Amino acid sequence: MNAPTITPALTKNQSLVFDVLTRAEAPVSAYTILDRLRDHGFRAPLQVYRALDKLTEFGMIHRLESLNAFVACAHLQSECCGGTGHCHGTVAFAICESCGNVSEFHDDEVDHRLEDWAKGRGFKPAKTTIEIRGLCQNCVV
Amino acid sequence: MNAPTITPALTKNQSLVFDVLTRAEAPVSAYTILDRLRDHGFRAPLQVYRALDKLTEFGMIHRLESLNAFVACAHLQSECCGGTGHCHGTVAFAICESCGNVSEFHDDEVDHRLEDWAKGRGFKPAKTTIEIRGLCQNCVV
DNA sequence: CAATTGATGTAATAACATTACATTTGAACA
DNA sequence: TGTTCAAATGTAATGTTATTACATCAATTG
Repeated sequence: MNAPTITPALTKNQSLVFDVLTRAEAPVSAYTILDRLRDHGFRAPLQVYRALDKLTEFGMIHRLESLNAFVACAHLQSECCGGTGHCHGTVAFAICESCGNVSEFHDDEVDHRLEDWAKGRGFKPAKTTIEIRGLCQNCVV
Repeated sequence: MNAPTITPALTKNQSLVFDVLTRAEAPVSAYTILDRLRDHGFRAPLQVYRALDKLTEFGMIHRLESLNAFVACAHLQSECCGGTGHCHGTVAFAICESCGNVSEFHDDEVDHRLEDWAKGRGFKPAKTTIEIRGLCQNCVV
Protein backbone atom coordinates (compact mmCIF):
# COMPACT_ATOMS: atom_id res chain seq x y z
CA MET A 1 0.00 0.00 0.00
CA ASN A 2 1.06 3.54 -0.67
CA ALA A 3 -0.80 5.24 2.12
CA PRO A 4 1.22 6.90 4.87
CA THR A 5 1.51 4.75 7.97
CA ILE A 6 0.75 7.65 10.25
CA THR A 7 -2.03 10.12 9.79
CA PRO A 8 -0.68 13.36 8.35
CA ALA A 9 -1.74 16.78 9.55
CA LEU A 10 -4.79 17.88 7.62
CA THR A 11 -5.44 21.28 6.18
CA LYS A 12 -8.58 23.13 7.14
CA ASN A 13 -10.53 22.01 4.08
CA GLN A 14 -9.36 18.45 4.42
CA SER A 15 -10.43 18.39 8.08
CA LEU A 16 -13.84 19.77 7.28
CA VAL A 17 -14.46 17.22 4.56
CA PHE A 18 -13.14 14.40 6.71
CA ASP A 19 -15.40 15.45 9.57
CA VAL A 20 -18.44 15.34 7.32
CA LEU A 21 -17.58 11.80 6.26
CA THR A 22 -16.77 10.71 9.79
CA ARG A 23 -20.08 11.93 11.11
CA ALA A 24 -22.11 10.49 8.23
CA GLU A 25 -23.89 7.18 8.67
CA ALA A 26 -23.93 6.44 4.97
CA PRO A 27 -21.85 7.27 1.92
CA VAL A 28 -21.92 10.95 0.96
CA SER A 29 -21.57 12.43 -2.50
CA ALA A 30 -19.17 15.25 -3.26
CA TYR A 31 -21.99 17.70 -3.85
CA THR A 32 -23.70 16.77 -0.61
CA ILE A 33 -20.44 17.42 1.18
CA LEU A 34 -20.29 20.78 -0.56
CA ASP A 35 -23.79 21.65 0.64
CA ARG A 36 -22.96 20.65 4.20
CA LEU A 37 -19.91 22.88 4.19
CA ARG A 38 -21.45 26.03 2.70
CA ASP A 39 -21.66 27.51 6.16
CA HIS A 40 -17.95 26.92 6.58
CA GLY A 41 -17.13 28.89 3.47
CA PHE A 42 -17.20 26.22 0.81
CA ARG A 43 -18.44 27.55 -2.50
CA ALA A 44 -17.18 25.34 -5.31
CA PRO A 45 -17.01 21.60 -6.07
CA LEU A 46 -13.28 21.77 -6.53
CA GLN A 47 -12.76 22.58 -2.89
CA VAL A 48 -14.41 19.29 -2.06
CA TYR A 49 -12.76 17.23 -4.77
CA ARG A 50 -9.31 18.46 -3.85
CA ALA A 51 -9.81 17.48 -0.23
CA LEU A 52 -11.27 14.13 -1.26
CA ASP A 53 -8.24 13.43 -3.44
CA LYS A 54 -5.84 14.08 -0.62
CA LEU A 55 -7.82 12.11 1.95
CA THR A 56 -7.97 9.20 -0.48
CA GLU A 57 -4.24 9.46 -1.02
CA PHE A 58 -3.78 9.35 2.76
CA GLY A 59 -5.96 6.24 2.94
CA MET A 60 -8.38 7.99 5.27
CA ILE A 61 -11.43 7.67 3.06
CA HIS A 62 -12.67 5.44 0.27
CA ARG A 63 -14.56 6.15 -2.89
CA LEU A 64 -17.42 3.79 -3.62
CA GLU A 65 -17.37 3.44 -7.38
CA SER A 66 -20.83 2.01 -7.71
CA LEU A 67 -22.34 4.97 -5.83
CA ASN A 68 -20.14 7.89 -6.81
CA ALA A 69 -19.89 8.58 -3.12
CA PHE A 70 -17.38 8.55 -0.30
CA VAL A 71 -17.00 7.03 3.15
CA ALA A 72 -14.48 7.43 5.96
CA CYS A 73 -12.22 4.43 6.27
CA ALA A 74 -13.57 2.17 8.99
CA HIS A 75 -10.20 0.66 9.84
CA LEU A 76 -8.15 3.72 10.59
CA GLN A 77 -7.68 3.10 14.27
CA SER A 78 -9.17 -0.30 14.51
CA GLU A 79 -7.66 -3.26 16.26
CA CYS A 80 -7.89 -5.35 13.10
CA CYS A 81 -4.80 -6.37 11.17
CA GLY A 82 -2.62 -6.04 14.25
CA GLY A 83 -3.83 -2.64 15.27
CA THR A 84 -1.13 -0.90 13.29
CA GLY A 85 -3.51 1.29 11.40
CA HIS A 86 -4.44 0.46 7.85
CA CYS A 87 -5.21 -2.97 6.62
CA HIS A 88 -3.10 -4.17 3.79
CA GLY A 89 -4.48 -5.42 0.54
CA THR A 90 -7.79 -4.68 -1.07
CA VAL A 91 -10.70 -3.45 0.96
CA ALA A 92 -14.13 -4.79 0.09
CA PHE A 93 -17.45 -3.12 0.80
CA ALA A 94 -20.93 -4.43 1.48
CA ILE A 95 -23.38 -1.64 0.77
CA CYS A 96 -27.00 -1.79 1.91
CA GLU A 97 -29.25 -0.35 -0.75
CA SER A 98 -31.98 0.23 1.76
CA CYS A 99 -30.37 1.96 4.73
CA GLY A 100 -27.09 2.99 3.15
CA ASN A 101 -24.97 1.26 5.75
CA VAL A 102 -21.54 0.24 4.52
CA SER A 103 -19.42 -2.54 5.97
CA GLU A 104 -15.78 -2.53 5.12
CA PHE A 105 -13.88 -5.78 5.19
CA HIS A 106 -11.01 -7.54 3.65
CA ASP A 107 -10.28 -11.11 2.80
CA ASP A 108 -6.80 -12.44 2.24
CA GLU A 109 -7.99 -15.38 0.21
CA VAL A 110 -9.93 -13.15 -2.19
CA ASP A 111 -6.89 -10.92 -2.56
CA HIS A 112 -4.75 -13.93 -3.16
CA ARG A 113 -7.00 -15.36 -5.87
CA LEU A 114 -7.20 -12.06 -7.69
CA GLU A 115 -3.45 -11.58 -7.45
CA ASP A 116 -2.91 -15.06 -8.79
CA TRP A 117 -5.16 -14.38 -11.73
CA ALA A 118 -3.25 -11.18 -12.44
CA LYS A 119 0.15 -12.85 -12.13
CA GLY A 120 -0.93 -15.59 -14.49
CA ARG A 121 -1.83 -13.02 -17.13
CA GLY A 122 1.05 -10.66 -16.58
CA PHE A 123 -1.45 -8.04 -15.47
CA LYS A 124 -0.14 -5.46 -13.00
CA PRO A 125 -2.93 -4.31 -10.67
CA ALA A 126 -2.98 -0.70 -9.55
CA LYS A 127 -6.30 -0.52 -7.76
CA THR A 128 -8.93 -3.13 -7.09
CA THR A 129 -12.59 -2.43 -6.40
CA ILE A 130 -14.84 -4.92 -4.65
CA GLU A 131 -18.36 -3.77 -3.83
CA ILE A 132 -21.29 -5.94 -2.88
CA ARG A 133 -24.62 -4.19 -3.11
CA GLY A 134 -27.62 -5.71 -1.45
CA LEU A 135 -29.55 -5.66 1.80
CA CYS A 136 -28.04 -5.73 5.25
CA GLN A 137 -29.36 -7.95 7.99
CA ASN A 138 -31.53 -5.20 9.44
CA CYS A 139 -33.18 -4.44 6.13
CA VAL A 140 -33.71 -7.97 4.81
CA VAL A 141 -36.74 -8.35 7.12
CA MET B 1 -28.36 -15.36 -12.09
CA ASN B 2 -31.43 -13.66 -13.44
CA ALA B 3 -30.34 -13.29 -17.04
CA PRO B 4 -32.30 -15.16 -19.66
CA THR B 5 -30.59 -18.38 -20.73
CA ILE B 6 -31.23 -17.71 -24.39
CA THR B 7 -30.61 -14.44 -26.15
CA PRO B 8 -33.88 -12.56 -26.63
CA ALA B 9 -34.81 -10.76 -29.82
CA LEU B 10 -33.50 -7.25 -29.69
CA THR B 11 -35.29 -4.10 -30.73
CA LYS B 12 -33.68 -1.85 -33.29
CA ASN B 13 -32.17 0.49 -30.74
CA GLN B 14 -30.94 -2.36 -28.59
CA SER B 15 -29.27 -3.97 -31.61
CA LEU B 16 -27.58 -0.77 -32.62
CA VAL B 17 -26.19 -0.18 -29.15
CA PHE B 18 -25.13 -3.79 -28.81
CA ASP B 19 -23.34 -3.62 -32.15
CA VAL B 20 -21.38 -0.59 -31.07
CA LEU B 21 -20.22 -2.41 -27.95
CA THR B 22 -19.46 -5.60 -29.82
CA ARG B 23 -17.27 -3.79 -32.30
CA ALA B 24 -15.48 -1.69 -29.71
CA GLU B 25 -12.08 -2.75 -28.48
CA ALA B 26 -12.41 -0.93 -25.20
CA PRO B 27 -15.20 0.18 -22.86
CA VAL B 28 -17.48 2.83 -24.35
CA SER B 29 -19.38 5.53 -22.49
CA ALA B 30 -23.06 6.13 -23.06
CA TYR B 31 -22.42 9.48 -24.70
CA THR B 32 -19.82 8.01 -27.03
CA ILE B 33 -22.37 5.40 -28.06
CA LEU B 34 -24.81 8.22 -28.68
CA ASP B 35 -22.31 9.99 -30.93
CA ARG B 36 -21.60 6.83 -32.88
CA LEU B 37 -25.30 6.32 -33.52
CA ARG B 38 -26.23 9.84 -34.59
CA ASP B 39 -26.17 8.69 -38.19
CA HIS B 40 -28.65 5.98 -37.30
CA GLY B 41 -31.12 8.44 -35.90
CA PHE B 42 -30.08 8.62 -32.28
CA ARG B 43 -30.61 12.06 -30.81
CA ALA B 44 -30.92 11.81 -27.04
CA PRO B 45 -29.08 10.10 -24.17
CA LEU B 46 -32.19 8.32 -23.08
CA GLN B 47 -32.27 6.27 -26.25
CA VAL B 48 -28.89 4.91 -25.28
CA TYR B 49 -29.58 4.45 -21.60
CA ARG B 50 -32.80 2.58 -22.24
CA ALA B 51 -31.05 0.16 -24.56
CA LEU B 52 -28.18 -0.23 -22.11
CA ASP B 53 -30.61 -1.05 -19.31
CA LYS B 54 -32.24 -3.79 -21.32
CA LEU B 55 -28.99 -5.27 -22.57
CA THR B 56 -27.72 -5.34 -19.02
CA GLU B 57 -30.90 -7.02 -17.89
CA PHE B 58 -30.38 -9.64 -20.63
CA GLY B 59 -26.82 -10.19 -19.42
CA MET B 60 -25.44 -9.23 -22.81
CA ILE B 61 -23.36 -6.31 -21.63
CA HIS B 62 -21.69 -5.14 -18.45
CA ARG B 63 -21.32 -1.76 -16.88
CA LEU B 64 -17.85 -1.00 -15.54
CA GLU B 65 -18.53 1.02 -12.43
CA SER B 66 -15.06 2.42 -12.08
CA LEU B 67 -15.17 3.81 -15.63
CA ASN B 68 -18.81 4.73 -16.11
CA ALA B 69 -18.60 2.80 -19.32
CA PHE B 70 -19.93 -0.37 -20.91
CA VAL B 71 -18.58 -3.50 -22.59
CA ALA B 72 -20.16 -6.41 -24.40
CA CYS B 73 -20.13 -9.58 -22.34
CA ALA B 74 -17.15 -11.67 -23.38
CA HIS B 75 -18.73 -14.96 -22.38
CA LEU B 76 -21.95 -14.93 -24.31
CA GLN B 77 -21.13 -17.76 -26.65
CA SER B 78 -17.92 -18.87 -25.14
CA GLU B 79 -16.94 -22.41 -24.35
CA CYS B 80 -16.30 -21.54 -20.73
CA CYS B 81 -18.52 -22.77 -17.94
CA GLY B 82 -19.74 -25.68 -20.02
CA GLY B 83 -20.50 -23.74 -23.14
CA THR B 84 -24.10 -23.22 -22.09
CA GLY B 85 -23.97 -19.48 -22.44
CA HIS B 86 -23.53 -17.25 -19.43
CA CYS B 87 -21.27 -17.97 -16.58
CA HIS B 88 -22.91 -18.14 -13.23
CA GLY B 89 -21.81 -16.07 -10.32
CA THR B 90 -19.99 -12.79 -10.27
CA VAL B 91 -17.94 -11.66 -13.21
CA ALA B 92 -14.67 -9.87 -12.50
CA PHE B 93 -12.86 -7.46 -14.79
CA ALA B 94 -9.23 -6.58 -15.32
CA ILE B 95 -9.08 -3.19 -16.99
CA CYS B 96 -5.91 -1.89 -18.60
CA GLU B 97 -5.56 1.82 -17.93
CA SER B 98 -3.20 2.21 -20.82
CA CYS B 99 -4.81 0.45 -23.78
CA GLY B 100 -8.33 0.06 -22.44
CA ASN B 101 -8.42 -3.67 -22.92
CA VAL B 102 -10.78 -5.47 -20.58
CA SER B 103 -10.51 -9.10 -19.55
CA GLU B 104 -13.56 -10.70 -18.09
CA PHE B 105 -13.13 -13.63 -15.78
CA HIS B 106 -14.76 -15.47 -13.03
CA ASP B 107 -13.42 -17.22 -9.96
CA ASP B 108 -15.51 -19.62 -7.93
CA GLU B 109 -13.34 -19.35 -4.88
CA VAL B 110 -13.64 -15.56 -4.81
CA ASP B 111 -17.40 -15.83 -5.19
CA HIS B 112 -17.48 -18.38 -2.44
CA ARG B 113 -15.48 -16.25 -0.01
CA LEU B 114 -17.64 -13.22 -0.62
CA GLU B 115 -20.80 -15.27 -0.27
CA ASP B 116 -19.52 -16.69 2.98
CA TRP B 117 -18.82 -13.25 4.33
CA ALA B 118 -22.33 -12.16 3.38
CA LYS B 119 -23.96 -15.24 4.89
CA GLY B 120 -22.06 -14.73 8.12
CA ARG B 121 -23.43 -11.19 8.39
CA GLY B 122 -26.93 -11.87 7.20
CA PHE B 123 -26.25 -9.65 4.21
CA LYS B 124 -28.19 -10.47 1.06
CA PRO B 125 -26.14 -9.61 -2.05
CA ALA B 126 -27.93 -8.27 -5.09
CA LYS B 127 -25.03 -7.33 -7.31
CA THR B 128 -21.30 -7.65 -6.83
CA THR B 129 -18.69 -5.56 -8.59
CA ILE B 130 -15.08 -6.69 -8.94
CA GLU B 131 -12.81 -4.52 -11.05
CA ILE B 132 -9.04 -4.59 -11.15
CA ARG B 133 -7.50 -1.56 -12.77
CA GLY B 134 -3.89 -1.65 -13.79
CA LEU B 135 -1.69 -2.46 -16.76
CA CYS B 136 -2.08 -5.46 -19.03
CA GLN B 137 0.86 -7.57 -20.09
CA ASN B 138 1.28 -5.68 -23.36
CA CYS B 139 1.41 -2.31 -21.63
CA VAL B 140 3.57 -3.16 -18.64
CA VAL B 141 6.69 -3.04 -20.87
C1' DC C 1 -61.21 -2.93 -32.21
C1' DA C 2 -60.37 -1.45 -27.32
C1' DA C 3 -57.14 -2.00 -23.86
C1' DT C 4 -52.77 -2.81 -22.28
C1' DT C 5 -47.92 -3.06 -22.35
C1' DG C 6 -43.46 -2.08 -23.98
C1' DA C 7 -40.68 0.75 -26.93
C1' DT C 8 -39.63 5.25 -28.75
C1' DG C 9 -38.87 10.45 -29.36
C1' DT C 10 -37.79 14.87 -27.37
C1' DA C 11 -36.75 18.42 -24.11
C1' DA C 12 -35.26 19.78 -19.92
C1' DT C 13 -32.81 19.20 -15.89
C1' DA C 14 -30.08 16.94 -12.32
C1' DA C 15 -25.86 14.93 -10.70
C1' DC C 16 -20.99 14.20 -10.91
C1' DA C 17 -16.29 15.87 -12.18
C1' DT C 18 -12.51 18.60 -14.36
C1' DT C 19 -9.88 22.50 -16.59
C1' DA C 20 -7.99 26.92 -16.29
C1' DC C 21 -6.26 30.62 -14.03
C1' DA C 22 -5.42 33.80 -10.22
C1' DT C 23 -4.08 34.23 -5.43
C1' DT C 24 -2.57 32.95 -0.79
C1' DT C 25 -0.04 30.42 2.65
C1' DG C 26 3.68 28.51 4.91
C1' DA C 27 8.01 26.17 5.36
C1' DA C 28 12.98 26.10 3.82
C1' DC C 29 16.88 28.51 3.63
C1' DA C 30 20.43 32.05 1.70
C1' DT D 1 14.68 39.19 7.05
C1' DG D 2 13.35 38.50 2.99
C1' DT D 3 13.22 35.35 -1.13
C1' DT D 4 11.77 31.40 -3.09
C1' DC D 5 9.21 27.39 -3.87
C1' DA D 6 5.66 24.05 -3.29
C1' DA D 7 1.26 23.21 -1.67
C1' DA D 8 -3.20 24.80 -0.80
C1' DT D 9 -6.98 27.77 -1.89
C1' DG D 10 -10.67 30.61 -4.39
C1' DT D 11 -13.57 31.22 -8.34
C1' DA D 12 -15.63 30.67 -12.81
C1' DA D 13 -16.56 28.09 -16.52
C1' DT D 14 -17.14 23.97 -18.70
C1' DG D 15 -17.35 19.02 -19.53
C1' DT D 16 -19.35 14.46 -18.60
C1' DT D 17 -22.77 11.21 -16.94
C1' DA D 18 -27.61 10.15 -15.84
C1' DT D 19 -32.57 10.96 -14.92
C1' DT D 20 -37.34 12.99 -14.96
C1' DA D 21 -41.35 14.19 -17.38
C1' DC D 22 -44.37 13.83 -20.91
C1' DA D 23 -46.08 12.71 -25.49
C1' DT D 24 -46.46 9.24 -29.07
C1' DC D 25 -46.15 4.83 -31.46
C1' DA D 26 -46.37 -0.25 -32.16
C1' DA D 27 -47.45 -4.93 -31.11
C1' DT D 28 -50.24 -8.16 -28.50
C1' DT D 29 -54.19 -9.94 -26.75
C1' DG D 30 -58.82 -10.50 -25.03
